[in-house]
Amino acid sequence: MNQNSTYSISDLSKNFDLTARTIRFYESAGLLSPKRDNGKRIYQERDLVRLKLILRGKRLGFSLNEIKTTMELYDTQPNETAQLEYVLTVIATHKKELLQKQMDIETTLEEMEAVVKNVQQKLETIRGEG
Amino acid sequence: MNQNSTYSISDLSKNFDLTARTIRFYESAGLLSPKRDNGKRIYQERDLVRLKLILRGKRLGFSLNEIKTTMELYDTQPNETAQLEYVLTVIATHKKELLQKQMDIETTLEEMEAVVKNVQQKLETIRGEG
DNA sequence: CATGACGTTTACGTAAACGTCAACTAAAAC
DNA sequence: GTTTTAGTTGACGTTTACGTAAACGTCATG
Repeated sequence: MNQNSTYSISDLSKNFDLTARTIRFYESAGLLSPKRDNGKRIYQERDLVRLKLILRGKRLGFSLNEIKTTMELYDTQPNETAQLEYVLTVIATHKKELLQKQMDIETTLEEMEAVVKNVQQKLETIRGEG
Repeated sequence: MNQNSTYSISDLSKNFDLTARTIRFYESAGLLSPKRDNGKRIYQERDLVRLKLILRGKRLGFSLNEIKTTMELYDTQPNETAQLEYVLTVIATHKKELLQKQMDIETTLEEMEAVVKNVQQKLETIRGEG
């Protein structure tokens, strides 16, 4: 960690709670491409942004390959109409998936609430008896 | 498919768009336990409910082991105070995870919207020039 | 009774996402 | 000046979630 906002692999390891092995693996998978200083990896702000995107994608259950493809898609700035429209259709698909996940989460949260109420009632019953 | 609401493995395969192999695998992992008729698996309503839970869990990015543990936890009806309170703490943890996912999804949806606007502007520019 | 259609188990294969050494190098600290 | 410390590249191991045959049983139908 220094003033120029560049980071070593152990800096990232600590800040993102990942092993260095994992970070190198993400690089070998084409998800990161840090600069080098005498062989050593030097990470900059844009690498941090990418790493955050990777971790968010993982939390949402996407594979590294999906994350890579998506980042590339969102990153590239095509100039042809066909390509731009293709980007829009892919994003629309991703949006549907995310909306499905939102619904799944809400359903799950509701079911959890039902279980919680059930358990709490049982607890009260026990305490009433005791 | 018959009147008694029992289903064969191929019924499930069709209705849930899974291979029979996958359904058997879920059973071997302890996630399903259908009855048998002369060796053949017979699925009932409660099996369908479980299968829906499995698929929803998978869509949310949980492993089969996590799904199994969760289903067992929510299923069992412990009678001891300590156990009941334990259930509540685990559910609280799961709830936090889901709320995190909700936030991740909303952030991602917002970023997607930004990309969409960007792409749409590019398209308009191109069409204005053309 | 043979022939599908549908089912079974057993077993090996595979892709993804790392973990875990091993063997080496370069810079820093004592 | 050597010993830590931090980093590097293989290479092999592991777990998860199935796919893919192989070899066989059962049942309805012509």
